[in-house]
Amino acid sequence: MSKEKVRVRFAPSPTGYLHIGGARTALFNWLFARHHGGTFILRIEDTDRKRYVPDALSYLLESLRWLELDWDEGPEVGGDYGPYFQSQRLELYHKWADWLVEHDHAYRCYCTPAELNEMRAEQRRKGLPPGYDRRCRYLTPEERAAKEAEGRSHIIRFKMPLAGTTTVYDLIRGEITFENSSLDDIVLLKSDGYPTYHLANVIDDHFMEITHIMRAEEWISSAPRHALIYRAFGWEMPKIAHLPLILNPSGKGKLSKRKKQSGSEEVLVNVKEYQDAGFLTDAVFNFLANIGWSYDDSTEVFSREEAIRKFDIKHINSAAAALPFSKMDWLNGIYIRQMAIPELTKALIPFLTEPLDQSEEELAEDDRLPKLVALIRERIKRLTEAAALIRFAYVEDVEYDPHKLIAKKLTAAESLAALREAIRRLEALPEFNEEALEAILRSQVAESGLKAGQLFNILRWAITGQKVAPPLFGSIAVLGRETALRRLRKAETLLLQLVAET
RNA sequence: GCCCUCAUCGUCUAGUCUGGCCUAGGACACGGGCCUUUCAAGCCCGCGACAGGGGUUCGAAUCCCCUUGAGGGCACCA
Repeated sequence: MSKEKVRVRFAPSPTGYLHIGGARTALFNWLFARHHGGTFILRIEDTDRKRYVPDALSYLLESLRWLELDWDEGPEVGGDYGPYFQSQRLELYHKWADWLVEHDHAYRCYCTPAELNEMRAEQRRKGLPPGYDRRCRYLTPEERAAKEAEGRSHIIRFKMPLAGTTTVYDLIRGEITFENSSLDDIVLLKSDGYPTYHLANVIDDHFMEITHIMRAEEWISSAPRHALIYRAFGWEMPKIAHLPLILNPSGKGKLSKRKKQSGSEEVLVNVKEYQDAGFLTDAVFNFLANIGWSYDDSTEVFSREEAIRKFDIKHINSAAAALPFSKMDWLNGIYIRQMAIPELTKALIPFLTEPLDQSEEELAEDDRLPKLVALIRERIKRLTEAAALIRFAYVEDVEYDPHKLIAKKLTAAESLAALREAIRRLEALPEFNEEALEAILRSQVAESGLKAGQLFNILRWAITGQKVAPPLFGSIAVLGRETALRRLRKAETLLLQLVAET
């Protein structure tokens, strides 16, 4: 890269939650800035008053912070190139829109939305390509004066060159050439006084001294229009790269905001949904960094520092991609297993309060919780999966089908005998901890001629009431002698009834 | 309809720019096995792709052309 200081921006529109595709765009820009020791700018493109959602900004900032994509300039942090909200930069846009009109690069258009709709309807009827027919571009001074006299409001449109071609150099796709005749006179300034994206992004990128634009592929068609606006201003256009789109899981269509559009498969579209689904920040970061970019030919798991060091636009893939959700689960499991117990415990608490009916305080103070977390750490892929596994420790009693207490290839009576022997041993056990429990129960297996699985499955049902549970000895130890024995004795009663019935 | 982009295992990808090291590598998922108190984790094995057709070349996943397929755009939205 050149010696100039890199300045990139992520410029979302505050219309809702942060979309995962937007997050990936932000992530690439952030990686690029950090790699080059440059500046990552957050700019809010709030020029569409119709789609404006009041809470969207806070959702946006929250999700970016959750992903730990810190911005050097922008909302709440300021900077020397502000304001960073386009709605606060209207004077600038007006000034330069007027400049374009004065220099014959733009013109006032008096067409009403109704007239434009009619025009489009007719184009469709005649099978013509849709697009503004430039009727106001050729207004005579008299006609213009007449429109003004009517008191009609106007917008400002750009005068596209009518002939020739415009070539844009895309950092990941190379040259892309367009016929200027296929470009229509786009709107720069709307009748409500707000600029369109086309005008605002050019002016802001210029005055914010943006050096590289990385935005989604859907903007390719706009690139020549933007290039032409830069040219009209006589400004140098930043280098530009269009990132591959993120597709629906089916691989058809860009990932939309509508959910569960692909059968039964789970489709997470907003960053918030990933957070709520129990994914970790670093795992989502790692996951997104691998969509459209890759660390090397064999490394799947890497830290953000490693990604920063390695990131290079040259290695961005140009093809659109569907999100590999199953890989997200696998990756998250890896990150979970890498966490220290206290850290994991803390991360888990918000996901446990509701299902376990405990307050955050109760859980934070419960010294059994870290022990349980240690037992399940390598068994969960999402934070949301923990509750079901450790629920047995947070209920007064466990419920299950008594027939489950009959071990494979044993009769009810034989199972009962095994259970009674285990109870006898546990009652006599001086140290009620995992190691001692394992030793005493394994010796029972050895002495009784039972299979380990036969005895342990009986105990697992009695202790946890679950077919799938954390490791048995640890589970018994966490419950403590009193509770564990109470559950075993209840199982004894249940088995006794089964024996009596047969 | 017009313009533009893209095209390697089911999916994410490496390789493509700078042809030969590619009988195409890795990962997830899937199938099988080992380990094992359930479930996981871990380890081993397997399945599985250069969209098709023409060129260029001693040699093409890689360069060129065509076809096909997929996607994006064509708003007083971004």
